[in-house]
Amino acid sequence: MDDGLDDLDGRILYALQRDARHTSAAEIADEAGVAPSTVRKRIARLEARGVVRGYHVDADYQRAGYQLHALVTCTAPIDEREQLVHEALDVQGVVSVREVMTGEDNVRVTAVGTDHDDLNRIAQELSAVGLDVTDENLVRGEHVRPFDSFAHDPDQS
Amino acid sequence: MDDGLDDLDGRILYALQRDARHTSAAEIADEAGVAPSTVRKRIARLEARGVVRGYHVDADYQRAGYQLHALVTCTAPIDEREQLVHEALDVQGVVSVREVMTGEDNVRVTAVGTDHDDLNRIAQELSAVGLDVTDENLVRGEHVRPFDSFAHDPDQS
DNA sequence: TATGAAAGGTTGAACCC
DNA sequence: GGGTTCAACCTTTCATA
Repeated sequence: MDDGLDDLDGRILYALQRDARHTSAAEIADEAGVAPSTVRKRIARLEARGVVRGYHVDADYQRAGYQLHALVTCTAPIDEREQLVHEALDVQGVVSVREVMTGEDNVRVTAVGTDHDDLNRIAQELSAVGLDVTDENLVRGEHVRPFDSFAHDPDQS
Repeated sequence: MDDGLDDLDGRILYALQRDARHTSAAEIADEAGVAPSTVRKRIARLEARGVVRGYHVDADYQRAGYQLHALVTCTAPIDEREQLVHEALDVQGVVSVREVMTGEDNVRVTAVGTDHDDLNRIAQELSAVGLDVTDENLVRGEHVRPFDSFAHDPDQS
């Protein structure tokens, strides 16, 4: 499984990061000056290599009725961490889990809930799983940016 | 702009969270027992309301050659925060910025870089913007989960 | 690995209930 | 709100260099 992404791969990733649903292979191909089928094959390869793990909608949970977006900071013993992380993903309301390499707080959970009780439930379930919940913070706003280091110069072919 | 998502909206969001690129409106419509155009209209409405902010590829930065994925913890004065957050988004390598409501560390930045020097650059640029960088941690792995509280029961119409 | 062509599926828009 | 139709577009598959 050789890696090493070239310019075309970069352009594809950049385009898909901006809009993964409404960007067709043909559009990317036009900008890059290659055939649409070439772009499709590259996308398939990126998926097969695991560079592309999936495509997700970026939903505003606040507007979706889930008013509370929280960051839960946890600590897990290193030897159990991998297991605990997977169990944490099954807790209702959890949307992402990150394993942090350095520091005490080595697991960071993002979750959304309908109200404060719901967040309490999530924290309790994480504790029940075996994670030591050390802190919990509400998120006011989240801003995502398409990672554009892939694109060498978006406005030129 | 009235909110309140019904069952169909929930199904749509759930489907798009699982795979925003390869899930057609017709597929969702089949499962929900409505016409494809109804689903398309709902999607358009969710986008117009701002519930759906966009669709992004979930890329494994490690495999993409950006070996270092970091969480940068920052502090910003409340009255400047909004402005600083937007400037932080323009720093090369930054992929997301969260505004945290509670606690000292009220801005959490996620960034990816090619090497340690690159991460140092990012931290320096965030400082230059005016953010007080209080901590920086490397991420070993990130796991995202489709938020399934929308789906009442995926295997039944 | 990139390209081209035919078949089948998907989308968006206009129109009706 | 939801549904139908249709032209334009996209993707899939296969064959080709």
